[in-house]
Amino acid sequence: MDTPEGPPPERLRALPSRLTYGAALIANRIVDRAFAQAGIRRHHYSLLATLEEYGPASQAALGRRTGIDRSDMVATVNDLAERQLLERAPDPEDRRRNIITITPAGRRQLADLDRLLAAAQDEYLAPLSAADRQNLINLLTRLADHHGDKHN
Amino acid sequence: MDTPEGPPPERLRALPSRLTYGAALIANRIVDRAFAQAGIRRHHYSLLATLEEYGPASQAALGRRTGIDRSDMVATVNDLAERQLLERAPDPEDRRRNIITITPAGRRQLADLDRLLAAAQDEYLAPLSAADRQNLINLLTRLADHHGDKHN
DNA sequence: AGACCAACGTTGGTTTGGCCAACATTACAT
DNA sequence: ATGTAATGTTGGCCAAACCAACGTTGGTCT
Repeated sequence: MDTPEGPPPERLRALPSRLTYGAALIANRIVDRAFAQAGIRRHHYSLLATLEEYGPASQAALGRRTGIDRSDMVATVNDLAERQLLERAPDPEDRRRNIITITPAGRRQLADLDRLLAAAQDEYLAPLSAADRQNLINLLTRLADHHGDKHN
Repeated sequence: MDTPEGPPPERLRALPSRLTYGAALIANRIVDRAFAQAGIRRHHYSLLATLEEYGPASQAALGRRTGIDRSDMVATVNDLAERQLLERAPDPEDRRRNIITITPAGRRQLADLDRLLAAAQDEYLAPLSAADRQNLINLLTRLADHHGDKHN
């Protein structure tokens, strides 16, 4: 009976920050696994979704809306441009900018990703009722709003 | 009026996995900032807290309880041993093991950290009532339990 | 006894994501 | 015109979660 493999310490178990992070790890693992089927990572999806929802935009603007850093955005756009899921074209009206536009193939891919993602959310939230899920969303949204959420 | 800086896309805003991760980023940022005052990172705290709560144990056992990987545990123990917050001694009964014991200085440090951490939790949860906080804890705990929580 | 296999600490490495700093180019305001 | 700001890009940092391998040691099994 040496070190009988106890559960994690009480001090840690009820810690909101830790619980949140733990849940985030679980959620991200599930989502990543789902996206991996399509050879895609979270950034890619965020970008495609934003493009479809807001239409073409510059990399900087897209970065602001998705929470992806300018520098990381470069690589993300590169990836998706290579696969022809979006197009990068210089803005004639402002030659500093690239205008990023989603392609038809991108939209098709996005539809697939949406399905995968929905399934992932469902797996993540499996133990919660619909009411619980809404409740969780509300609580987290309030936290994000209050803290000005750099992430988004 | 070009790209009037809209908010993040609807598709992403209500996504539970993303909300959770966003909240985790916020929480971790706050906690890290608090711990940084003491020159400490989250792993260090987890280890000290576990030691005080469960008493001396081997690195592997501690890793299992805190969710810290064996290899990362080495560095964590190194750090804290250097600062004399814990002691690493070979186990006479099993020479594969190191027995890690918290020192009095470690306990003192831990008390400080607990205060810092409590303040950090409060900052994180600021917009939520006591009932809301408990609610959030319950929901996240259910998620962790259901998914067998590698993190702990 | 010997032969296996499992656990331990350790080293070293990969990957991902969130960052920050700097730079040349271009736009804009004064 | 002169300075300030935004853009895309490169290159880098760091924490954290992992994984693979190794030599050492323990325990098991026959």
